[in-house]
Amino acid sequence: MANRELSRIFSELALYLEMDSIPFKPRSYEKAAEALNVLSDEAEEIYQKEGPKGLEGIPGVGKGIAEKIAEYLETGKIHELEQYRKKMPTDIEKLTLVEGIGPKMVKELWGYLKIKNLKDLEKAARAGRVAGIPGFGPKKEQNILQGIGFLKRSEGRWLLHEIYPVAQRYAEELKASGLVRQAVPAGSLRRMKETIGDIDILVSTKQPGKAMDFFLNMVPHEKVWGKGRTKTSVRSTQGFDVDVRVVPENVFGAALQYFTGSKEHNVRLRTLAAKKGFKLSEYGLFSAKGGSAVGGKGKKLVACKTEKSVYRILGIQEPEPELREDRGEVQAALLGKLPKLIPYGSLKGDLQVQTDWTDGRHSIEEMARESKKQGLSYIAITDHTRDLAMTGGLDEKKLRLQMAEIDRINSKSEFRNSRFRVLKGAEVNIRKDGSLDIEDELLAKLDVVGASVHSNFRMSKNDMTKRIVRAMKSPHVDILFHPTGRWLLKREAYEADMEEIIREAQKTGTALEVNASVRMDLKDADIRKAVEAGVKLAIDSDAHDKSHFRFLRFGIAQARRGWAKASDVMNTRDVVGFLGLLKKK
DNA sequence: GCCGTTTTCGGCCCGACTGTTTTCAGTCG
Repeated sequence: MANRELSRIFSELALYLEMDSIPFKPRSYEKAAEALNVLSDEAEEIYQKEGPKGLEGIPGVGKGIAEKIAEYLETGKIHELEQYRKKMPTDIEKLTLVEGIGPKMVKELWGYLKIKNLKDLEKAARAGRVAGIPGFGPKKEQNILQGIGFLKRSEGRWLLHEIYPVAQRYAEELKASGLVRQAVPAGSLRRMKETIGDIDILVSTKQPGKAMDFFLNMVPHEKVWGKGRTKTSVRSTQGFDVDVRVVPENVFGAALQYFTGSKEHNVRLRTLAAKKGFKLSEYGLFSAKGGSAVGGKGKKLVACKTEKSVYRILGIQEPEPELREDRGEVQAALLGKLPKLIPYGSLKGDLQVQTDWTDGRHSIEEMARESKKQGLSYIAITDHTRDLAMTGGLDEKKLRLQMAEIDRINSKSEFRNSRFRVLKGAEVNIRKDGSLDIEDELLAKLDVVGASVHSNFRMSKNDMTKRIVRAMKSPHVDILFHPTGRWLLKREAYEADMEEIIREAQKTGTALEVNASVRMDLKDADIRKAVEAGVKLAIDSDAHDKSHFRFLRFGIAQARRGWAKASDVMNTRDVVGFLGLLKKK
C-alpha cells in the first residue's frame, strides 16, 4: 500500500510544480510516481534494508526523490507538498481530472473564485461565474460542466483489472485461513464487468464469528459499515467497499446465483422459476408442495448446493456469469443455444504492443521474451507513427530500421527454436480526413497494420464516421484499433456511427479491436453486434510495459460479455492461421 | 530532479487543437 500512497503523493507534487511553471521537475516526479506504482518490491522495505541509497535503484528515483521518500516514511509527510497544500488548499488531483482542466487553470480558479473542489467548480460554472475569469469563456464553462458530468457518472467505480486481483487474493486468503469452506467473489466482479463498485465475497463457514474477525484483520480498512454473523462490510483504505456474506453450505449455489446477478437476470430467472412451479431466492430453490404451481407457497427445498444444479432443475443451460445481464441469455439457455464462449487463456498472440521505440517502457526483445513467458507464440509490434509526436512516433525511415531490428530478433535462437514470432506492425494515425500518416508502399511491407484515431475527437458524428470508414477502406489497414476512442472513467467515446463501422468492417474484412487496457474498447454491446455481423475481432493488451500482458485476460472477459466465441477472435489462431485471416492475404 | 551509445553537465516527447485572444497560453495525446 505504501508504494501506491507514495506514487499518489509525487503525482500531486508534480501537479503543484506544474502549476507554478517549474520546468522539468514535474516530469521527473511523474516518472517516479509511475515507477513506484508498478514497483513489485515495497519502497518501505527497500528503505529499511538499504537506506536512501537503495531507493535510488528505483528507475526515475535519484538523490532528491529518494530523500523525499525517506522524509515521508520517517515523518508521514513531505514538507514541500505541505507548503503547497497550505498555500492553495485545493483538491488539485480531482480538479485536473476534469477534461480540459490542468494545474494552471486550477490556480486561476482558486485565485479568482476560491474554488477548492469539484463541488465549488460545478456551482460556479452553473452560475456562469467561471466564464468571467480572464482566459475562460462560455465554451470552456460548458466543457467544464460536461467534464464534471462524466466524472460524476463514473464516481465510485473502479476498473476491473484493478479490483479483480485484490478480490481473488482475499478469497484465497479466506480459504487458506481454514475458517471457511468456500469463498467466491460474486456480483459484477464475477460477471467481469469493465468497472466495479465494490467487492462482495460469499463464504460458507461453520465459524462465522471467527471468519468475520479474520476478514476484518485481512482487509486494510478505514471504516466498518457493519459487522454481524452473516454480513460484514468495510470501506477499504483503497477507497472501495468490501463485503463478506456468510451463506449456508447447503444453499451456497442458490446464494451465489442470486449475488452474481445482474438484478435483471435474476428477475428473468425467478419469473421462469415461477412458471415452472418453483420459487427462487438467495435462500434456495423451492418446489410448491403438492404440485400447485403458480402462486403456490414454496415449501420444499430442492437443488441449491451448486449453481449448476439450480439451472439444471429449472431446465435450462447454465449461462456463464459474463452472460448474466438479461440480454437474451435466459431465452437462449431455454433453447440450449448459448454460445460456447472464447475460453480464458486461449489467445496465441497479441496484436498491439508498444515498445521503447515510442512510448513503451521496454524493448522489443523484452516484450517478446515476456509474452513468450506468458504463453503467447507471437506478438505484433505496433509502435505509434509520425503524427503522434509526443510519443516520438516513427516515420518511414525509423519504421524501416525497426523492421530490420525485428528480423534480427526473430533470427535469434531463443525465439527461432521455439517458433516464437515477432510480427512487424504499426499503429498508424487516422488523420482528420481519414488518410493515414505512413506511406502505402511501406504499409504493404508490414505484417499487420492497426489504425486509430488519436486527434480531433470533437467532430460531427457524420464526419467522424466518414473519416474512420475511409481508413478502413485502405487495403493496408488490417485492424481498427480502439474503435470508439473511449477511456474508462476518464473520457467518453467520440461520436461515431458504430453500426456503420461494423458494416464497413464486414464489407472490407477489417478486424475490430477489443482493446484490453483501460480503454476496454470495443465495449460488450458493440462486440455482440460485431459478432452477429460476422466481423473478426482482435483482443489486444495495448501493452506499454511488460506487466501489461495481464490485461489480455480482461479483454477475453469483455469478448465473452459480447458473446464472442474463439472462432470470432483472430488471435486465437496460431501465427500462420492468423496471417491467413488478414485483409491483404 | 533525473540521466548518460549526447556520460557528471546540459539536455529534458513536441505538434496540434481549443478557446480565448488579437498573438497566445493551456491542455492533450
